[in-house]
Amino acid sequence: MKDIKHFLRQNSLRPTKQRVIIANYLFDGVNKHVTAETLSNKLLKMKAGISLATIYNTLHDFYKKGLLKKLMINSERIYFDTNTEHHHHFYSKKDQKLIDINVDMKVSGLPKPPKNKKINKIEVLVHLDN
Amino acid sequence: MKDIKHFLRQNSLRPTKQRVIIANYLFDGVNKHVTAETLSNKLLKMKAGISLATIYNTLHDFYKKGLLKKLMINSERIYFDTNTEHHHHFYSKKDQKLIDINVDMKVSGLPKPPKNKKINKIEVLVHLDN
DNA sequence: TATCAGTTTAGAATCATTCTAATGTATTGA
DNA sequence: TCAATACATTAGAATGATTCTAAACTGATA
Repeated sequence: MKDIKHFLRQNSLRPTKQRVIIANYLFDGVNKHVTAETLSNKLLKMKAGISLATIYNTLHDFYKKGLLKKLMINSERIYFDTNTEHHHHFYSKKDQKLIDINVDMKVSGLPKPPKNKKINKIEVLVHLDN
Repeated sequence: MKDIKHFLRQNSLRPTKQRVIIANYLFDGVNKHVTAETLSNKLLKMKAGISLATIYNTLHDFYKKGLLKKLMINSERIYFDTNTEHHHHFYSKKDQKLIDINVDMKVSGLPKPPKNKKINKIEVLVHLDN
């Protein structure tokens, strides 16, 4: 609680009631993949009474501070990942669930990027069937 | 023209005027990445007079028949790829452009998929910076 | 060529997300 | 401690890509 406020201040985020609640949930030590919707459901269960607009704002504030990673998995919604280390994912469309791949994976045979372009990051998404 | 009609029929698609125009453009031998929007712009320039609804319908009809691949690059729009072979991409967010990577790439160090799950496909997306 | 299932279309509906602008609150410095 | 103010929250409207609806149209078949 105290730590979370400190953590938010460290990241130039005013520790408002809403941000503290959301940060407490997101950064509890267990990596999570959330969408605005799944986070909203979680907060509803907690009876946190935080508006959807604030949920969107907060996710983006955290993202802008580098506390969350944005994942583009499908065009239905935006996923945020509390694991900001470089890593990859399994994705089950059926379960709408992501699983981290933290193991060292290597991509070999990568061609040179086009002229004047630099590689920013490589994302591997392993789609699961069932 | 004749070939395209035949091609559409082969894929159980009635060769309507609109589908013939769109298929002629998409399957002209040059692989393309299109969104409903970019395709619409192209067709407007051709003065094809095809409604947006038909563009969406046609892209999905082609997709359902396996003539197009769907790419989930970002949550702003859906990309369709005329290259249906397994391959990967460079993506420049700045240019909103995709470039095929047809070279044989290998991903090593992939962990086992979770219990009862099977790997469907592996997608590598190489984000470009500038 | 008439029939009809499959298509096209304009415009409405949907749905995730963003915006607006009014209200509320954490911070600050006196 | 408190007032001022810069930053946050919020409900509800707006946005924008996509999907739906249902009426008009057309390719295929007999």
